[in-house]
Amino acid sequence: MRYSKLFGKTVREAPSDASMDSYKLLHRAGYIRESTAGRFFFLPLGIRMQQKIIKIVKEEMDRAGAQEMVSPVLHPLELWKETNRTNTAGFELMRVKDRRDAEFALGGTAEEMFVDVVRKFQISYKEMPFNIYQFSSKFRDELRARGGLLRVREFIMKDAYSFDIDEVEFKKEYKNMGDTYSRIFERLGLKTTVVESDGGYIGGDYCHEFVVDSPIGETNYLTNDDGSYNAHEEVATFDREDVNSSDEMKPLQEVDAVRGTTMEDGVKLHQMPLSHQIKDVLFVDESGRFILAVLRGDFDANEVKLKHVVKAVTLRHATAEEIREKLHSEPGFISPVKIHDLTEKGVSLIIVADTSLKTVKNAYGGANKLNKDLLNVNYGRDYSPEIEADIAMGKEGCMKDKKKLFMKKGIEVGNIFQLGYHYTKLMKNALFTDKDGSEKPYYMGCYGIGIGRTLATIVEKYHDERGMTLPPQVAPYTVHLIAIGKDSVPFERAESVMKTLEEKGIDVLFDDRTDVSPGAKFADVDLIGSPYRLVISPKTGDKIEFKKRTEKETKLVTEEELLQLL
RNA sequence: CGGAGCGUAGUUCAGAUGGCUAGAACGUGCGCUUUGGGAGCGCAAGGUCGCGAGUUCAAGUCUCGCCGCUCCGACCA
Repeated sequence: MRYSKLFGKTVREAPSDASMDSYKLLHRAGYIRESTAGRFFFLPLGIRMQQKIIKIVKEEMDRAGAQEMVSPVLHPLELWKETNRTNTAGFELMRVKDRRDAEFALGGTAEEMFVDVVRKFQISYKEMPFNIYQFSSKFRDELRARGGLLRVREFIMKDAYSFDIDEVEFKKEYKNMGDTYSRIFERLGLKTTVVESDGGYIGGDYCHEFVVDSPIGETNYLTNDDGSYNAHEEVATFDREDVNSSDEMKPLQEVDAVRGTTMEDGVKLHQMPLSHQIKDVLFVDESGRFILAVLRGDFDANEVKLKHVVKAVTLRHATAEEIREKLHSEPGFISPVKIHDLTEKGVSLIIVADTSLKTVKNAYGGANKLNKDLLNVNYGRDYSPEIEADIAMGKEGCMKDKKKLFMKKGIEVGNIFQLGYHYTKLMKNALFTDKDGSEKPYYMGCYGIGIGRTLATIVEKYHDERGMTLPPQVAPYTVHLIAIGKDSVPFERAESVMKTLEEKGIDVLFDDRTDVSPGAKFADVDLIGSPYRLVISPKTGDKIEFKKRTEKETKLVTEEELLQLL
């Protein structure tokens, strides 16, 4: 490829609002351009890199026994209604109508579509298991796109769906996919950690994320020194170390407490540690039910765990008006003690207590009245929750199995989900015929990789101050060749070297511009980030200068030596 | 959806208190010069100042509405 003909030029300046290195470099090097927020053009360099990533993903998926196909991007809305995901999908479904008023969802994920295509066939246990996948555009109406390609509203995803006869068989495939993912990311040059996580609106009981450690990532997970435990902060479990559970219970006491409404205000006023305070967070679910989450003061409520415990689809914080009018309590002074007696008749309220409360005696906290607090509050004696469960958010420094947990940040580049019978029981006729002639639902899993996000993550990991430093397997062009000189001789030689390399199947980007200074060409090589740089100039004589992007040294080689090196 | 801010040339930006015939740099085109780390000189093209109302003798500048975008949060993989 001649640079002079390449669509998409390098530019000096990044968009003023770009903050992430990957976005700045991909823009400057002419890989991508933003259309509207969160929607991108992939220019020739960008699409070549994307295709190289796709090729590796495809090779490994095929090797793992999965089969590529493709589904329509417009999903009949009927299907989403069948699984009730028109209501429960965590992202706002983008909908379109055709001229006959038929309704469609723009696919954000495709479980229903794949179940639908499978049930068009009469499948016997003999044909199972199978795993089908696609590369296709996904649409998510993100409230806030950010970080260039890291969080977008439209992107290419590889999504795979496995169909097994039962859980035992499924677990083999789940492991197969996990291993496949590890191999894919390794081939792409990314070091991933497999992190336990929550499936959210996908459904199912368990899932894992593949996370690349990065300070700009949005995934927070807890890990320990030896890496034997890795879990998203939302699902991480951990010990509640004892505070003073062997202390004698003292009598409950109500005191004046003129203070602000924060936890800190309580600590200051009573001169007692946060761990002795009771934290009360009031939520409302989709049916209008109130849920009072109660925790030891030094823990935060974990909405994901809480949702599972109370089987709620969505949770929101209660408003100050609701706290006063429905519960007859006071924001900042809520207490589980006797709150049921105060609550307005007909209002449904359940108390969920975190297990940490059992570790503390004689705690303090609000009294459901403005500027009044209770001292010596004791779990079991002064209040009893409807549910006792783990509803706390993991945090840096807590312990699990005698090992300290640390918080790490990373970018989620892929995930694997157990779906079980979630979809095949909600959708009619998603059945195969088993050995004994009976019809049974499929046991499913699904597996996703965000291609654009993976691309951006590779750039985050492989760059220096001058530009990208891409590994050969993903670089748009393996070799970046430049010719320097007044006359046409170096250009003609470079032309012939390019042809030779291309005949050997090596991608070459040849900077054939005659009206640009050498400095500008060198700067572009570094920016575009091809792994190998070749220079032909009057100084190189009948040889070719060879340099790796990541190294300083150059050497002069013959054409034959060059082919050896590549 | 809550809070803050921005929208002027392809890009990055300047245009304080209304006086604009709207500028600079980079980039682009042409000419000369130059060829090992983003060279120099000259000329030129390029703008409905996001859109729409309003105030005013006069609006890029002030007011209102809308649209778009960014950041923080909420939400989300």
